Amino acid sequence: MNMISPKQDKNVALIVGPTASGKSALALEIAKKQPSVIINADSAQVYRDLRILSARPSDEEMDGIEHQLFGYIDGNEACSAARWANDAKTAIAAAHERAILPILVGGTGMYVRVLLDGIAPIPEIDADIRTAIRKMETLEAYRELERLDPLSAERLNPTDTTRIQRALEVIRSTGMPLNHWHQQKTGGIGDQIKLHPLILLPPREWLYQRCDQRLHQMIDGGAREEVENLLLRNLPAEQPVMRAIGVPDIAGWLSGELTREMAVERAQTATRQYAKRQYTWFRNQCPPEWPRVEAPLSNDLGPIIETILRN
RNA sequence: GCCCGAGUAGCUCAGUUGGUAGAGCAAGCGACUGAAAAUCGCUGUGUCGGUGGUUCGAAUCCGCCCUCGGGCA
Repeated sequence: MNMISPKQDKNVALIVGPTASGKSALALEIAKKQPSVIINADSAQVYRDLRILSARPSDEEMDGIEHQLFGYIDGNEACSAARWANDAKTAIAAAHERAILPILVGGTGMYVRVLLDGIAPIPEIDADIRTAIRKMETLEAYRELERLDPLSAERLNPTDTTRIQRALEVIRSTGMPLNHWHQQKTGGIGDQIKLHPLILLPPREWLYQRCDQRLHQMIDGGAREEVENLLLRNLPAEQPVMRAIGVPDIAGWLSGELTREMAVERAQTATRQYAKRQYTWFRNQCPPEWPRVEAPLSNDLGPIIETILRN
């Protein structure tokens, strides 16, 4: 095992892959071999309210190893790629200061991309403008976008709700079209660190089985109660925590609209569909030179850890 | 045993007066610039339950058989 020296080289380990692919276990193994901090790179695991359903490691699983950016945001807030990237940047810098290895672990491709490549420096959106736009019908918003920012309108599909709303709030709030902002990207740290990436792309069948099984474990572990508590907070339905996988389904079970079996089945399907999107992202959006592991994780993680640290 | 209904894509079902079939969901593939566990795009060959017949031509009409519902005895 070649220890890498984090301080002078600014090493950063990065493990990405679909949900339930075994990323955390791998990170823990590395952390046991050298002084490290594990940094979350998952858009749902940042929320305090979703310990079980986001599959955030428990204190016991963390096993005394330092973890950061897990469950650190309240569910009444919406995290964003830019906010996370900033927090991650700070955490990485602090780790390098202390000469320990930052290990980024997560499944949110866009977060990692923003951290490494940066993002357009778009100002905060006016809250009232945002609220008003999110109430609009998609087609209505699209018509408005065609009028205010025809370039974005042409680029987008008229049914692409999220992106239409984003483009519209940017032109309305900043007065400049998305295209203007997208011409520059700022804040990426990809060229200032020595990245040790690894993509986990295990066989589909193997992963889907783990996803299905994990959902049952979540319910046995108190997922229903977690959602019950979340609902007591009466948060707006559009908050990320409210639309996290499993939350709407278990809420339906609690209200009696769904049977337990139906809720489980729906949440399992949603998880598999999410995993599929992650496969597509990591397979095609990550640089081709990032090493990929396509076998299921075995008990002996040594060789894989070698792959990460060596390169 | 008799009567009625149903048997079409992995699932739920459309299929007009006969011209060899199409939706939703699932699945696969893809996109992705501040909600991304979000949002969106593309992809439909299936012994039309089986078999025999009518017809130039049958998922569609007729006979027989099988399976599953429901009813009557």
